[in-house]
Amino acid sequence: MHKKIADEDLLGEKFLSNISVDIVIFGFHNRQLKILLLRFKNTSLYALPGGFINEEEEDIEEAVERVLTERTGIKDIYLEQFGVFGSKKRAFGATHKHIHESAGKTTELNPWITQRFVTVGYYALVNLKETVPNPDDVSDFCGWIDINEIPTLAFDHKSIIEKALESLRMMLDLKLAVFNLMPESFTMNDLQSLYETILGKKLQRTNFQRKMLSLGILERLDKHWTGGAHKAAYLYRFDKNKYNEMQKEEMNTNKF
Amino acid sequence: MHKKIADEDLLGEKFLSNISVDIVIFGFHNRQLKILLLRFKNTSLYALPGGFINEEEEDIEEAVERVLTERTGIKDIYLEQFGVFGSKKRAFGATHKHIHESAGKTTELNPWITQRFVTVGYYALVNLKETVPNPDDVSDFCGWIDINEIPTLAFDHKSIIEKALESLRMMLDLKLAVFNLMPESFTMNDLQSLYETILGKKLQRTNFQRKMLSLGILERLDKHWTGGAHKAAYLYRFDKNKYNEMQKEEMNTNKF
DNA sequence: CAACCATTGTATCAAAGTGATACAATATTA
DNA sequence: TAATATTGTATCACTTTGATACAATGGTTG
Repeated sequence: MHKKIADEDLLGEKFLSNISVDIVIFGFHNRQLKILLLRFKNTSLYALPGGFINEEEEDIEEAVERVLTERTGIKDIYLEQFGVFGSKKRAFGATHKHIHESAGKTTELNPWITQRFVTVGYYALVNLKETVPNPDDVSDFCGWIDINEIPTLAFDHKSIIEKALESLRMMLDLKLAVFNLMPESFTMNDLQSLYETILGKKLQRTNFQRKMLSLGILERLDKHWTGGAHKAAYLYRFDKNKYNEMQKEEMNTNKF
Repeated sequence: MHKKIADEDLLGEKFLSNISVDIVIFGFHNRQLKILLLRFKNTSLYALPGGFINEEEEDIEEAVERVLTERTGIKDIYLEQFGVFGSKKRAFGATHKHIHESAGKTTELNPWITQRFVTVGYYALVNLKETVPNPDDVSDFCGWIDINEIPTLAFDHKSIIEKALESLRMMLDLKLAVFNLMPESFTMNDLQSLYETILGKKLQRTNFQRKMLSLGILERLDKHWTGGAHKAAYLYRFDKNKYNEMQKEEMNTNKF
């Protein structure tokens, strides 16, 4: 909804009209599920990273990948399209004017931005530690915010985030995408706390462990010193090779 | 992608640019899963019902509902948004020109239609018997076609249908939307054949019956004369009241 | 350094769910 | 009236899931 544009006057010519993309970038750190948010300059108004689609050169997903790289510095990210938001009320001229002025811009606001936009929502699952958040030219902050401490958001981004979370929850047991959020190695407890925040409920420790191990995609590494006064937990690694083998077998068995 | 337009010259002014909707309308009859297709005048080219979004007056879903009613005559239909198709190749000027000319139009093709479109895919589940298919002004046929006998399709509608089917398959056990496809009363065997065509595989009769009955949302009616030389099957009705009660209970139990 | 403590890894039991098979009931046909 | 095809239900083995028990262990504390 606000990308770095070399020449603002080109807006209307370069990009598809009436269409934007917004990305809910999920990360996980300190047993907290977080998303990447921007804050508009000199305001307390936050928003999702987003942008527009180059009319000549970009598939939607390519535009999303571009925005992702611009905001986080990383590439090859797990992406999922989760919905389109197309209310007739999605024209935010007044808000854009406010953002434009707060950013101290002296040029006139390009009227192209005030039209009605249908936005395509994607969520991304990234290893938070590998990212270097980078604000755009109308924001003075770009960083990770706990999913339970989301501040006031511009536009309808609050409901977009809710839909993304719901979608992530649905996919949790269908795909194993969640491992994209984990660091290289982690304990069962780390993984369980991720599941718990996504699902919004507590899980039984022993049964969770049994289930994860039975997936057959975790490689057990060394023990891990927690520093706590108790037995040390094993570290695990997501084994992509085993996962790929499993996928192949599934393909074979599912045919009739 | 081709709706009845009072004045074609208004195209660019009335509707959102670069955005269309396409609808995969599913119906079930004679133990066959079917979708509603249009055929362009004087061609053997078929396409999904679709249209554009009125810039001032319509949410996306409202546009979809309008198109649905225009093509089938019915309202209050089960709808699900299943994806957005935004390849940079989605500009179909040549095809539209061909369609326009084949339809015998004397006016110039409105250049608005030749731009790149991002299309939002919805599927609808309808009781086929209640519909009255109705072609638009560039098509000479609008009717139900077996999912296994899909003819050559215009644009990228083939892959849109595939994605819709896949999405329907995924939702099958999560929601009970499938009953929107059934007539008022049906036998277990009818229902099973619907599940089988959607899933693309045979199911065990006895276990399917057990599972469906255990859902607690089927009301058993009278016996049914099949005309066959065997025991008559019961007729069942989808009991919307029981279903709603179940949903309510689920809401209560799911809270923490 | 030994008793203690909190957490981890694993085993086990009961309940629920699922796949496969058996069999009685019955509407029509021959 | 017997034969036949299909339907409705029961049952058994097997798997999955929820809940509980318990031994192992790394660090803490007296």
